[in-house]
Amino acid sequence: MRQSQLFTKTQKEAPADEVAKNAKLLIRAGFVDKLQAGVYTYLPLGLRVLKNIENIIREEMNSVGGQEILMPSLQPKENWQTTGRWDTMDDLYKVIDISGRENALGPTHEEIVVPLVKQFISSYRDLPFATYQFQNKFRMELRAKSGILRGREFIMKDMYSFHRNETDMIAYYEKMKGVYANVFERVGIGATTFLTFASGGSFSKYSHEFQTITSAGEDTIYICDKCRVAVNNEIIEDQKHACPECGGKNLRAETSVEVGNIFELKTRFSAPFNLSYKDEDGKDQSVVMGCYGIGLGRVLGTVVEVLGDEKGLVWPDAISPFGVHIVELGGSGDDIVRKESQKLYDELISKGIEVLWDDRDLRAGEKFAESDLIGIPLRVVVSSKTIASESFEIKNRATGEVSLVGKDELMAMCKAK
RNA sequence: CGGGGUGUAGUAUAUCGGUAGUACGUCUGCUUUGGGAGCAGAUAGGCCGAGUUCGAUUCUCGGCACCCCGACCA
Repeated sequence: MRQSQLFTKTQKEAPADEVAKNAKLLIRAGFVDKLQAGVYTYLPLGLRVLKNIENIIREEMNSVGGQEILMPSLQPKENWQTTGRWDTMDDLYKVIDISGRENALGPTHEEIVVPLVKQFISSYRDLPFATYQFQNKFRMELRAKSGILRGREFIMKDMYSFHRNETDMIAYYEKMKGVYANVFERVGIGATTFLTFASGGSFSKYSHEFQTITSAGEDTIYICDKCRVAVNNEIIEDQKHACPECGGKNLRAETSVEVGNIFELKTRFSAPFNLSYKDEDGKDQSVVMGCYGIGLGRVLGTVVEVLGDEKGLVWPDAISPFGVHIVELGGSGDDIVRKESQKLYDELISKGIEVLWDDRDLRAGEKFAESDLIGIPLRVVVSSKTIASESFEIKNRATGEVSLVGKDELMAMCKAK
């Protein structure tokens, strides 16, 4: 995309009242816009990142047989009364229409997915399976905070799995641990993300969270470096914390943010909706469920918190809004710089690489500063100097390393996603 | 929801009980062209409501919004 066509602009300064690094940088760089506390618009650059994260998650969910659907946000009160959560869930948004009918704006979708799949499950032969969606969730957080890390409306991937018994559910649940680890590895926060033992609520000993170390987080976890797992502070009793895997006591405390979680629902939701199947003996059995969530915006914000630096955003290749940022210096009309830029742009595009081309008539300093702020992994400068030397100047955003390379070398460095 | 802080132009800010100033942005012209450049001109502002006052952006009260701490967060 030609940057001159991009309708958003960067800002030199962050809004005075923002403290969170993710909010400051994402707003300055024009990736998001805040409509109200905890409610954000994703602008073209930000949406590209969000969609890249979404696609990685989609691939991983599909890899374990997840079938994608899309359920509504507007959900009838009756479904929520069936599980009792119409009254017990404090952060439920409730809306009333002109006829007096009440609905919830979905904060999660157990109340919808269970009656949905009930239509299709009758025999043990129909199990197991898993279905998921990417959907806006609404939660009336009393205090939205930390930029996009804790919002009132946010996009979440929620998957639900359905099984004949606990053994089967647990086997799938265990598989999901690996799948989740893949997701966080691929989006670029694998090194600082830990499988964490957390509260299981009233119907399971533990749930598991994926916690990423960052001072912007609001949780405290105790990490066992030997096992690469952690324990959430919420389940530590009497200051006694030991690694649930090896029993080791040598844990280190870190502040972290929960980027995903997996939960054994068992029959918590199948029971109230009478979700059952007939086993081989023709007897009715309750369907056993698991659920698995990842907040996309929170993942995006966490990447910014972990990787962003004093100059701006720093995107990993896998989720960057563009693969390459061409910065043309001094080009205009049909001069040589513009022509060379166009040529490079066309070649990269034809290789399937996504390119942002800064074709604007601005001074070098401004373009460099903005390029650093936007944070595309590879910057390529095209100027009269580089043309004279028959090379391109490349800069690695993450390391700051600058070098001159020939066309072939440059093309070899750029790979399509 | 409890506590604290802050509300001035698109952004960041200054001053002041009596004409609201600066920088960036934006627009016009010229210059400049490898790290948010310069000159000249232009554009645009006091969160809302009530009160005190001759006069309120400023003081008082109420509301609202945003940020922070806490509580909450299947």
